[in-house]
Amino acid sequence: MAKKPKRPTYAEIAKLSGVSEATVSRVLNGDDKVDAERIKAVTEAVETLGYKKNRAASALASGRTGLIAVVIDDDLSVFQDPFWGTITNGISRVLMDNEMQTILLVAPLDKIDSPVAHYLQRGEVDGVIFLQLQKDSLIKKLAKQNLPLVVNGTPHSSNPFAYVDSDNAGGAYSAIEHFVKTGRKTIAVITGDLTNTAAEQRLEGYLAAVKFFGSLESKSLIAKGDWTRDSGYNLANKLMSNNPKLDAIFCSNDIMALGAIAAIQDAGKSVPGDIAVIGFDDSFLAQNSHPGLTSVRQDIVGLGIEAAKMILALLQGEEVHSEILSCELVVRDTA
Amino acid sequence: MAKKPKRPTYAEIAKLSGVSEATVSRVLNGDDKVDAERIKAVTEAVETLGYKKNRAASALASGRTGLIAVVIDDDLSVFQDPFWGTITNGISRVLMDNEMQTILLVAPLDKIDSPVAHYLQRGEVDGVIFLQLQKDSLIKKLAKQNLPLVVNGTPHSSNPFAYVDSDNAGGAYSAIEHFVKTGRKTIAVITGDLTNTAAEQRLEGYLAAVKFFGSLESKSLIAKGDWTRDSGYNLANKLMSNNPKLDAIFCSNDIMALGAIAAIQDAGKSVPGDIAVIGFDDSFLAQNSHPGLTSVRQDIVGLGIEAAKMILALLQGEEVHSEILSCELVVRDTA
DNA sequence: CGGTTTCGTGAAATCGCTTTCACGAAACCT
DNA sequence: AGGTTTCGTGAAAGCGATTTCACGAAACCG
Repeated sequence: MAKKPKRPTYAEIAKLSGVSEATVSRVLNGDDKVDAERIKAVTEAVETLGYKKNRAASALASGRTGLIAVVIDDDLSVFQDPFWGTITNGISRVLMDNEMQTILLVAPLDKIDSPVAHYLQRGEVDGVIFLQLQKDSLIKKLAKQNLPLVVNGTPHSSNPFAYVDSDNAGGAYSAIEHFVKTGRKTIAVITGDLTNTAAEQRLEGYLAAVKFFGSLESKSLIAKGDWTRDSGYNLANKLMSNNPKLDAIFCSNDIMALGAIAAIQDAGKSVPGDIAVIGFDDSFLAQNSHPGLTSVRQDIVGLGIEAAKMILALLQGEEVHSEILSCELVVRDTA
Repeated sequence: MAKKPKRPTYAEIAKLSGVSEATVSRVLNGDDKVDAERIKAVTEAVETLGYKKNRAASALASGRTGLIAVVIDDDLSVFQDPFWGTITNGISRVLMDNEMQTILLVAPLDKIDSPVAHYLQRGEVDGVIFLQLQKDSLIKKLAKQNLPLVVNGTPHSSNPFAYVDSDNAGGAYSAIEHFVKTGRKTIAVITGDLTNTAAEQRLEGYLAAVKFFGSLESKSLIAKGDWTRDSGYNLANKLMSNNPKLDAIFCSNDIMALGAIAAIQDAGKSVPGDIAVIGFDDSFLAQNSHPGLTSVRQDIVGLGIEAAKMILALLQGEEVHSEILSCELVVRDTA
């Protein structure tokens, strides 16, 4: 079951390079100031022996495991959402480049003392990246224990921890701007679930743009959806009947946009002829829909990369500040 | 940076339960036959102290890390494919229930001595699950080193390692069966990239069903696609022009099915009125398309669960046999 | 019933790396 | 120049489990 080939250890390196194991350790951890010659000797020995540190031994002695947990709350049926796979991918790469590994934790995190919560507090990982905002309680508790952590998505309240997020407001803004520049006058929005900060921010971006460009502002142009296709379909119908002149709908995600398009077509109107539609996420759905859905793209891998960099910085004891990544409008057929 | 609260160790348990550390270890690993009373004493002590094993120490001493690597070949732009996220989810749960953790490795695996390849051979993980069939060379090498490994997807050749897969042929068969039972006579297939065993098997299922049900068999009803929407679109057009009586198309994935539907509609025909369409995967795409795409669903989480169970069995030194999970036809609007 | 096996158990060595500690040499004072 | 600091270094003590080994007791043998 186990691997036979015995790997070299500090002992060999020390012997080969003529220094003590302590010095080997110093060199390999870039710690203290060691004599240049010895550094060279050790480095060469490491090279010729093809030495790689034994993680377990290192972890035991130092208390640093070289592992970062990526936590996904299973409650939200993230199952089929490619988002988390993509962001995890970004995280994993950065960590791997830094000789650290990504541990995946998929589990409901509602209770503050779930197995996962304990696991995280037990020091089995050096840091945590939450892919969704959890019950603040758990995160705060972990933060209090000085466990480096980064959250994906903007927290509701001002919190002591760093986060990464897309510029949701900016993305929404650019969608509206596109509508305006292509001559649309009556622009509606279908929001996501507004208890979610991303949904909130996308709505804010819409509002800001509508105000800035002097488009029609009206309560009847704001429909509160819940991310689902059905809500997109139903609300689009409602928007159309309440606003005869409606000629554009910004949807807070792609699925609702597809629902809206279906509603528009079912109502005998054309997209984008009569009503233009823009979604958000530039998901697989958008890329493979017919007609091609114009959508606001987030740099999801980028989010992962930034989150990982932040964790690494935290591990170095550096100060980190939250990152907001800009979005980009991908124009296809529907607007 | 590190965690202050000192965790209990064997020393405390030993003291509290009045046995030696060696015995504590035996109890905790369920190894030898230990006196019942002592087992009880140790168990209680563990309970009252809230003891959890220190992974690093355990790993160092035993050589078992408690980690299973899930390897995803980055080459195939798996990025946006929710499949791997879903299957990983299944894996992660089972492992977590068994006190093991999932390490995620996303990287190109073409070269046999990539960093990842070395990592795997270095004994930092107890086993590996490959989510795609890799260059056999690497896998074979690992298998030769007695590294427990499981592969997702049927290997091309007879190989010494176990795998999990969906019953692709069976799924395809049931799609054709549905066509036949709903009165379709001229049933075509658009295959995936046939260098892929899944694509191959789906085609086999089609062929078997067509033969069994006595449907029209013809070379002109078999179109070789490559999984992409465009190939679905183009090949559907070709199929229609070559087969005037065409009334059903089975597509080897959902994306091609959507392409095919678009082609059919663009040709002025209706789905499923004139031509019925069935896809494969029951992806997000199928669930949110309009009209709803009838599709063959794979139990992806189930694949992950089985893969994880197999790895655990291998770790126990048990013999394992490959698993084929059945598929289920999800009937929506297009057939 | 003496002698050999088995069995459960604890002492102690071990896994490979990190880190404290102390020491001599070099550098820095006044 | 004598005395105090700083510095780089190696010896050695952990880190917290696992595992080998040996030993006394119990079980088995003829």
